[in-house]
Amino acid sequence: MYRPVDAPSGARRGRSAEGRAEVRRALVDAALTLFATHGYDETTVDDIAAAAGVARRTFFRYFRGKEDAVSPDHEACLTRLDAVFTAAHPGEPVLSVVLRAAEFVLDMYFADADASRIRFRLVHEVAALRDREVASVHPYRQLFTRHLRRRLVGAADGELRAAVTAAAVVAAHNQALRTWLAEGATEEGKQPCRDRFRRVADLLPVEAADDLFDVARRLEDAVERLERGPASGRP
Amino acid sequence: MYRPVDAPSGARRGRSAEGRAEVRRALVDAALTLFATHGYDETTVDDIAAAAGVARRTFFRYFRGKEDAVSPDHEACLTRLDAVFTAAHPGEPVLSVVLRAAEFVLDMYFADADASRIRFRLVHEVAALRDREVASVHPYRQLFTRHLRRRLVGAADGELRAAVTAAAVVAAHNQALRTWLAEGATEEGKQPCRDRFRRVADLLPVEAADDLFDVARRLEDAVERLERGPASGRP
DNA sequence: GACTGTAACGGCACTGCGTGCCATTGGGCA
DNA sequence: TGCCCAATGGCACGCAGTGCCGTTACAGTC
Repeated sequence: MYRPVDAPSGARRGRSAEGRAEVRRALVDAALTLFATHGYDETTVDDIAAAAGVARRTFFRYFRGKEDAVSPDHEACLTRLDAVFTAAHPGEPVLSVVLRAAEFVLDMYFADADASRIRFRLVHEVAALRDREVASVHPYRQLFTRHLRRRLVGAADGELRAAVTAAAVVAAHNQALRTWLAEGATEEGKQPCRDRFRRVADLLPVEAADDLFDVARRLEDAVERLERGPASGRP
Repeated sequence: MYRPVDAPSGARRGRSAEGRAEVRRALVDAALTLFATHGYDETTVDDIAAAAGVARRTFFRYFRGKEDAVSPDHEACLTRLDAVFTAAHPGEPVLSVVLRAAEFVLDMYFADADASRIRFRLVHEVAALRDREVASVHPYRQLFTRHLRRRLVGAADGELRAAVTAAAVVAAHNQALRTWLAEGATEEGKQPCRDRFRRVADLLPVEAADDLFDVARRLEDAVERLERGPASGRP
């Protein structure tokens, strides 16, 4: 149930890559339209495929199932999110990386607000999609946990701290995002949403305090150097 | 997909309540046995029903679906958990209630360690059950969030704090539980598991906020020193 | 003790999801 | 031109889940 289904298939023979992307888009469009107009349970895969102009069998070559056509970009999103973590400078405080990563995901939802709003309505009306949505958050939480754990090896209760911090950040992200969506997913609402999310830093466990203590210490040092005059050998 | 399916049906005519409970147990036993021996995907509902000595149609009168036969007690567990919250003295600190509630759930897993271990293996081997498990955690998190929100009305960022705290507690619970299960779900492991979970209190927002205030104070002091100090130019 | 209402069961039939298999098509590439 | 291979279409199959209806068995009533 977790294979990619649609691996880019290396060498690009046969129908062009643009063709595949086009079919995919047609299927997603058809699915969202039909779900919105006739309801999710009332729409069959046959309907979606027919509306997109392909065979039923082809639908299952693009999506693992009917539910996947609603939010088909989790795979790609997770990949990009992972890149954010791995590209982060090792010296950057954990908290900073984690918050930046979460805001990166936030921005991906912001990117096409219309689609986000449509999916939000759909997901909150259909029980099966709600379950799916909840389950689809897990890989994100796992990704956060994994990278946090990597930074906390050896620390006291590192595993626990990683799990708790990841859960907290993801929860804050979702809370902020849901509020934004519920309020209409407007352009003006984006910044308040970001701010609301960022306030999770005030609630974050010891990691936050540790990092900030570290920052404070470095600032104090800097101030001290400053107070002692320009004697220190800083270029 | 979310109706109870098995409402106690008020007046108890026809087959006795004991009869129903017995059939239910037989179905769960048959399901777990078959899943363990022949694999989850390879076991059909027909197989389970036949092994339990009832018709296929009857299975669906006890469970919403094949997946529900693995962990059929979530409904009851949620009810009991809700009772813990509502029975709590209004004067008891939020943190105390929340930790007690989570430990209550922990104790329910401890109650029959054998079944917990079997289900743990099963859930972590079958993808469909993993998804189900992840989704089934959501109602618990929601319950924690709801009761926390009730205690935090009016507080600054009450919604956010409720969501984050609930997520943190649930994550800590699951982390401790998973570790216990992975280590064999032994009797001796129970207390360490409880202790491990309780350490989440050290990571919870309230303390962190205090720390942050401290950090802010030190920063303010530093800035003040800087402002008062000799306005030496850039080093 | 026969009668009746009702809860639980059994057995069908049906829809629809997801998959395996194979033939067909059509665009690169030698 | 002919081969290769990716993508598709179409068919059939197994199985999950649901609706419907007849049957069974128990409980209370007369």
